[in-house]
Amino acid sequence: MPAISDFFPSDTSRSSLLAAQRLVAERAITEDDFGELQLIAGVDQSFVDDKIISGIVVLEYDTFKVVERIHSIGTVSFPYIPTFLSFREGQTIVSAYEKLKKLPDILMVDGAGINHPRRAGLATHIGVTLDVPTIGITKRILCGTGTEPSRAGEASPLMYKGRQIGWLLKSRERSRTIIVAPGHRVSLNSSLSITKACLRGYKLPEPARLAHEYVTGLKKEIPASLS
DNA sequence: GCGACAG
DNA sequence: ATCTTGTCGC
Repeated sequence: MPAISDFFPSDTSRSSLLAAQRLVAERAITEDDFGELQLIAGVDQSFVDDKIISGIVVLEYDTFKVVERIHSIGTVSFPYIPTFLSFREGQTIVSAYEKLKKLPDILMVDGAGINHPRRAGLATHIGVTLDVPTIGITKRILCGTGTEPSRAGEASPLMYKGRQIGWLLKSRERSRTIIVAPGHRVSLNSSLSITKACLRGYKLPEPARLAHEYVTGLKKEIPASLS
């Protein structure tokens, strides 16, 4: 059984980080493995100086009623490097998750899932570390190619090295396409159907939208809690 | 060697 | 992600 330090090594040399991602990718499951969807949560981060705020909003899958909001604040200790985002935002998400009283059946994370060069995007990294089902949502492609859907509600495969790694989804008219992909314990088909079921007329699915709104609003409360 | 590149 | 006003379009 890997320990959390295996997924988030203190040694941040490139080789060490690649080893951690290899471990994540090896353990990532892209088959459905979750119970009846009752609670779903959105996860997002915002920054204030050298502080990172990770927030989680839990809502009822059917009614979209928010049942819990929690957050955790950490200090930025790693730069943003494409394909290594997990090492910048991961630990704070784990800390926030550990505060939850209501455990969601699925976590919708703002980041890539298996649609990552080494199949170790943030959503997958978090999913494997906590061993919880996750879906990754991004606004831009990290890797892979696909045809842009033209109509709202339409989706097309995101391909990489000859295999599908996610979807390009036109969530709304006049909104840029968003990218959906399995993180952990969720199949390609389910990642799409669940995400579509969470659309409420906005570009982002409700869990992700509410999480973003939450952490953005928290920014103006953080400076006060420091002075 | 030259780009591309989640948040 | 973040810095930022007004402004164009539904």
